[in-house]
Amino acid sequence: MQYWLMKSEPDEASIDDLAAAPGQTLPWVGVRNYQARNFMRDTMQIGDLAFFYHSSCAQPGIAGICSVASEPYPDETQFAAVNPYFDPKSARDNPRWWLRDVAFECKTRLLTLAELRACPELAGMRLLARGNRLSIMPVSSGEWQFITGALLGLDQFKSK
DNA sequence: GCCAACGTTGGC
DNA sequence: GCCAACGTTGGC
Repeated sequence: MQYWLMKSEPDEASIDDLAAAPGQTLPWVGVRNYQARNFMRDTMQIGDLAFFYHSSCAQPGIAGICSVASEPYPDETQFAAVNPYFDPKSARDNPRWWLRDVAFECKTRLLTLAELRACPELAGMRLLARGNRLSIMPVSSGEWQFITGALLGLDQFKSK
């Protein structure tokens, strides 16, 4: 059981989109970074919890919580030439990009990046590291407990 | 729209 | 295997 943070541009897929999806589940398409892919393909386990983070928008921050809901499988968007996520170097018999389904757990108040930065307890958070661009990253259990507990008051998500 | 920081590519 | 050039991310 591990905790994660997953970034999504709300224009593409927001926490509301996830809540409104069939079965409240969406495939996490579009990851084209090897480190993020490896986390998703190799390290995640079904049932892991993740902060759903809105990036590249007016108010970046944590907007909700989701969970890992499937085993890894190839990201279909890499094969579609008309798709912005198309990767001409990926072959069907040896897919380069893998994803998981994620399931909606809850929406939270928007916990802004500025607010996260202001917490000394989170100084070591990978999200806040200088120059960080990773779209999927682990969250330590201490960081998870602090954010869900002290900042969000969501005791049901602590120590799960 | 700017730009710093980063990851990837490709020539050598 | 180095590293310069390039493209992308993402906050502001």
